Amino acid sequence: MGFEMKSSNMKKRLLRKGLTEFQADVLIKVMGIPRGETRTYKQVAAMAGRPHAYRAVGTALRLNPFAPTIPCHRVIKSNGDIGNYSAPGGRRKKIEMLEAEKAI
DNA sequence: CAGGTGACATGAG
DNA sequence: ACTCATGCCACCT
Repeated sequence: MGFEMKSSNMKKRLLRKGLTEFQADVLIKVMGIPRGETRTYKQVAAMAGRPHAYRAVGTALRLNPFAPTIPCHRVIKSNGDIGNYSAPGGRRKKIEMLEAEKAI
């Protein structure tokens, strides 16, 4: 609840950046993934209220203007693979951060 | 409105 | 365990 107000502001910032409602919602949900934990693209889709839009979640994360502050690196594939990462450093950096957080 | 794209999921072989 | 094809969804052109 402490970050309810924060995420509300963040959503506005994201919308101002030109993201759609869906894309902003996805990133807001991702903000709530604790350090040391991961979620799958599918789980994030469900959290955003679109259980079947897991593919579009990847498209949304790709637009994350605040990586790694919004920890999109904590979103991985359902089969355990790391998945991709478009922020600077690429997939390699994603793996490093997850290991540093002991999420893997 | 049609066609294309992508940080996915899942089943078949 | 691995590759390939197909399905799916939001978005863009």
